[in-house]
Amino acid sequence: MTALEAPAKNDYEIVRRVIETISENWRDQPDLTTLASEVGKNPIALQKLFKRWAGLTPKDFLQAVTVDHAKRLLDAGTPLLEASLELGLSGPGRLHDLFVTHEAMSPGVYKSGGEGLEVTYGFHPSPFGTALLMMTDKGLAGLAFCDSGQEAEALEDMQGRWPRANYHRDDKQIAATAKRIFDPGEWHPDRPLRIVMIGTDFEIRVWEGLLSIPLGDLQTYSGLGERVGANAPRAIGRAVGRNPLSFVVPCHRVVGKSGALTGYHWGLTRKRAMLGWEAGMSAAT
DNA sequence: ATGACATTCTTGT
DNA sequence: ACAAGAATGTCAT
Repeated sequence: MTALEAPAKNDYEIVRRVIETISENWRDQPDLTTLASEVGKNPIALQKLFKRWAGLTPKDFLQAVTVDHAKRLLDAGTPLLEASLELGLSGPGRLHDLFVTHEAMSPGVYKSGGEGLEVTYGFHPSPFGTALLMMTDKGLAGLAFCDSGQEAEALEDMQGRWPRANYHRDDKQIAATAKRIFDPGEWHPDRPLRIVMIGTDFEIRVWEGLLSIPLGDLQTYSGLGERVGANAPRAIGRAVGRNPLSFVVPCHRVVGKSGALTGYHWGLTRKRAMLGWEAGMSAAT
């Protein structure tokens, strides 16, 4: 409850601005005092507020999104990468990732623009801004983020992916699913989240590859390419970018080979925020 | 067919 | 070290 419920609006805004500042100026490694004065708070208060939200202090957060840190993760190799998907990765002292069962929807449905698909959607607050969820009877099909006031655009963006589907809004029904996703306390191997991937064969292959990247870990575009048997980092990047299930399918865990963060459909700031948040979770063990 | 990509590897200074 | 250019696979026009 602590870190995951959307904090008071005011607080959230402050945290958001701090993260933004860190994201833009991480090369300068701004210290706590500097950050605090930018948002007009005293350093102690800011540190507490920030930690409550992100599970890390601003300084740790800064380190977590720095290229050096990313490089170290990449170099360390990732022996866990193989087993994580099928056998649940519950081990002593290990954090659970969010478990999902996925089902691929054939390119047929994709091609017809989602013809005949019934989609329930709704908005819900999340640690990364307002989340837009889209569900079908088979499971979650879409998850997007937006800042407040941008809801209409986010919705349009998502609807554009399956233009022929039928949409109707039901925030209440969405809320239950949203809570399960954003509260790690609700992540149980025996009660996985059902998701549906609607895309081309290649995209689905890539997205499945993404699912096997453990929490708190990173992968490169080329590494992901090897994993799914396509020697085309550029194509991978494209497919990753089209992932409609932000966060659940962890496209934010992919970075350039140098460790630098490259792009993100919903904004680089949000990508850093997610990585920082996850870094906080693996540190919390 | 062609061009646009959330990249990467190879060269030339 | 660093910048610029070619090389790649996939998808939409």
